[in-house]
Amino acid sequence: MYSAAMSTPERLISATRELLWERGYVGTSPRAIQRLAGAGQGSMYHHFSGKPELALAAIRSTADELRSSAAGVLDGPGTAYERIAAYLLRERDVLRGCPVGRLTMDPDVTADRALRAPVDETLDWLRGRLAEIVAEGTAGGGLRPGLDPQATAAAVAATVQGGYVLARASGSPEAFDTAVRGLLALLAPDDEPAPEA
Amino acid sequence: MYSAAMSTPERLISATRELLWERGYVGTSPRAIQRLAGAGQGSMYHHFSGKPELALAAIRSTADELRSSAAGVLDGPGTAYERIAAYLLRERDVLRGCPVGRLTMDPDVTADRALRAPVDETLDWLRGRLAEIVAEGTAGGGLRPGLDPQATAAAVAATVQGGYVLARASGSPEAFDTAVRGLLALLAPDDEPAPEA
DNA sequence: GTCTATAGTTTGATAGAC
DNA sequence: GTCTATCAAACTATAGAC
Repeated sequence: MYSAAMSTPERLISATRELLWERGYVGTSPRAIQRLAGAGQGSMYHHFSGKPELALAAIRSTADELRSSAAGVLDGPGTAYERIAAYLLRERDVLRGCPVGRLTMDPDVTADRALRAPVDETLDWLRGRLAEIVAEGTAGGGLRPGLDPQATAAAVAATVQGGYVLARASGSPEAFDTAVRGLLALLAPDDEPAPEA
Repeated sequence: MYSAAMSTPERLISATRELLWERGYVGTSPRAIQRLAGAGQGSMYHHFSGKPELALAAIRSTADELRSSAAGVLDGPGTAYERIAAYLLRERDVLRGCPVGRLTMDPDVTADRALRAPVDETLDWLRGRLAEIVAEGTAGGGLRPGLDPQATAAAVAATVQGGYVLARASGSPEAFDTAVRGLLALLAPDDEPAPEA
């Protein structure tokens, strides 16, 4: 249950975000949202037309936050390699998975253009931003030369998303870390060992 | 609805496999299973104690099949690079995602040791098998020298699982293919361009 | 082995009082 | 704006006839 400092709509959105992350769209019931938000049924249906509208607000909110957070790391200081490494190695709640990527497994989300849009846009933005950095890095930024920016960026984003899958399967974050380590080694040029990161 | 050539338990398991793949554990109801299998309620509960037991049988069946299928490619002819490429590039129904990896997003699956075990074992086997091939390949198998087998294998498996996520987000298989292309370029040695695959 | 009947719960939503 | 009452449908399962 959330702090009384938040407005009821805010609490409903936060609760929905949590539940969508953990249980997905199908697994998230209005009842559970109301319970977690500390709001009554009438209250929920007063502020939102129903589950889809509430889910849309929650997904947008989660997507915006993820994007800001990733941008913070990717826009930071350092060489291209260092910024990609910082992104790959940043603190994550690995076993919870990606709150945005997770939604792609939900048929009710992918089937609904409006619900899928924030998910698509976020991952698309991430790939684009990574591609820019790879493009910078192939000109002396600590990355292996000759890499295709788009393809390399997709591999980076995929490794993160897939790392979550491997980690959740085994019940341990280790597989995620191992995959990231493998990718970082592949990204570094031959002549120099992958920098400590 | 499945062919009458299959026994009722077989039809129930096939139907459950389909639905688990598409909708996950939470999104799969006994009712839907019965409908797809062309079996009555009494029939389902005669052969299986309930949804968990049926799901377990379905997950085991899917996991076994995936493992056999992957083994067929990974045990095939060719250099280490070629076999990994064959695995990454084999025909996939990309937008449907991985029927095993998908289950890791289901809290009811990860919370249940028995249900998670086949998922864990399958992805663990895959990583182990890929690591063996990487280990072979670093000794002249067309792979970039000096790679850590475990870490590289995890990156390969993660790229596939994450590629599904990217593809499903965008509604197109393209992102999967792009990520695979990026990874293959990273796996090849510097001096030779990635072989046509 | 398969069927229908039944049951208790939850889901997602609406109605109307306050 | 929030509450309680109510609803039709679906969920998961059991009982018992055939």
